[in-house]
Amino acid sequence: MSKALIIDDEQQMRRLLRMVLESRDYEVCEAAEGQLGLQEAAFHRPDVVLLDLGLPGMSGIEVLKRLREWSDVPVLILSVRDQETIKVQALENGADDYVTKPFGTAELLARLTVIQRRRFTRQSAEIVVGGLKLDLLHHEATLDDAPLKLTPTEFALLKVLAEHAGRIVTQNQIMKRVWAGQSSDPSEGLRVHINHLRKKLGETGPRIVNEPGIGYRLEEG
Amino acid sequence: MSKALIIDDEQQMRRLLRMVLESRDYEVCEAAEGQLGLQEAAFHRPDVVLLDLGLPGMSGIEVLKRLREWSDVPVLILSVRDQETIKVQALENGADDYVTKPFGTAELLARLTVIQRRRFTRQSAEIVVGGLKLDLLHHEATLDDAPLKLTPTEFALLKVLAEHAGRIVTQNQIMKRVWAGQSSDPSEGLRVHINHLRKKLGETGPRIVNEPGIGYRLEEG
DNA sequence: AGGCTTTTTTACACTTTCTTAACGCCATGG
DNA sequence: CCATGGCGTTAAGAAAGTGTAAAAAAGCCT
Repeated sequence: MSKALIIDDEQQMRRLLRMVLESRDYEVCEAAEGQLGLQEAAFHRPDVVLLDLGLPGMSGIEVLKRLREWSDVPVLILSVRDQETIKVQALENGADDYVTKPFGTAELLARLTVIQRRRFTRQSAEIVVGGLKLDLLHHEATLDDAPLKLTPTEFALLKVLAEHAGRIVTQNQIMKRVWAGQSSDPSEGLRVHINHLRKKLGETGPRIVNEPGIGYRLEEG
Repeated sequence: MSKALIIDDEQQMRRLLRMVLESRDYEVCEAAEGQLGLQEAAFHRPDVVLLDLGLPGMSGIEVLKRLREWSDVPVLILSVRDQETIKVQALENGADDYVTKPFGTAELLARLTVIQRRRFTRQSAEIVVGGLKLDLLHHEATLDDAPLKLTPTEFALLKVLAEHAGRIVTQNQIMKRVWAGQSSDPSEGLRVHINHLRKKLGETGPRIVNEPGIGYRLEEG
């Protein structure tokens, strides 16, 4: 049974989350404040953390940073709308994804599933997302077992997205991984390559979804 | 009787591997650390090496590189999941295959059998791609049963391509295999030799196809 | 050393890929 | 309603990578 830790100051929100999680057989523990949340995390070793960004006292970002100093537990951010800057900060500090309040339980559970899923890659060094396969060793890509011709940049870009399949990747993270070293404008050429990739992936395969102001997400077709 | 060398820091894992291997009549020796592993390899001359990538001290990759400087012994990598980048490094540096921990004994034995057989056939037999035959033992090549005169570098280059016929071989992989050791420009002279090979292969035989920015692929004519 | 083969270097035309810039779209907010 | 910001799309020039030939350098043999 998986354990979940909720860090949120609103009691109502905690109750709602607890209900949803317990209906999925999570073992739930709670904390109403950041410092307590860290202690709970250290003590209970949860399999997933739901972290509210709008905490009193220690900020949510701060909690996340401290947590990341010693733990790799998946963290799902709970944030209100119109906090793009903070959301991006959270994602770049190691958060795995976020949901915007108010959210549907279906969406919440879907995100939980994604960030907790770890991939079994047995055969060769490859990343699989739906019908898409990326063979890292040979730099080859196939879509439904049909070869997919990608340029070096396109391959690198799709690799970053596929590594975090289902989760969001910020534009900064993409820039760092694909255009490492060069400090160019954080999205001028990116849009073009995203465009090329979408065309090559077609209607059938995984979709590249944009989250305005934040980044992109590769969703299994 | 075949000899196997286990290089892994976890005693539990070594014991498990030893049990599995001895049940298949392997003669087993062990090393808990990279440097020791190299010494054991030099002393016992094993027929197969099982190498853990997550070693303390000298990294598994480093062990592999050192080993490859003087030995062609088949190497099976033991790695934890979600380390695609490192796995790719290992394969590019001459590892033969890998299994992901945790693994079943059946899978392990299957892979052992495969890489042993591959190594065996590789030594005695020849590589055939369409009408092209490479006799590795005598360093002779024939195209449609007509002798094909190749210089040593051309032969080595074509061998690398033919071993992975139909798949892309990265320029880096080519440089490592053909110009091992020397860290020269990663493509200056390569293009010339590719050119020579294409001429000698003519229109009829296999084609050497370029994948811009990545490498080359030998396609059956 | 001289003549041979093999490898590397050099140069330039050519192809593919990347970047840049411009423009249109759509949502949001005054 | 128009202004704004972020995104999608397209086209063209810039940059990087490739094919080819020939000359220079490095080995290798007698």
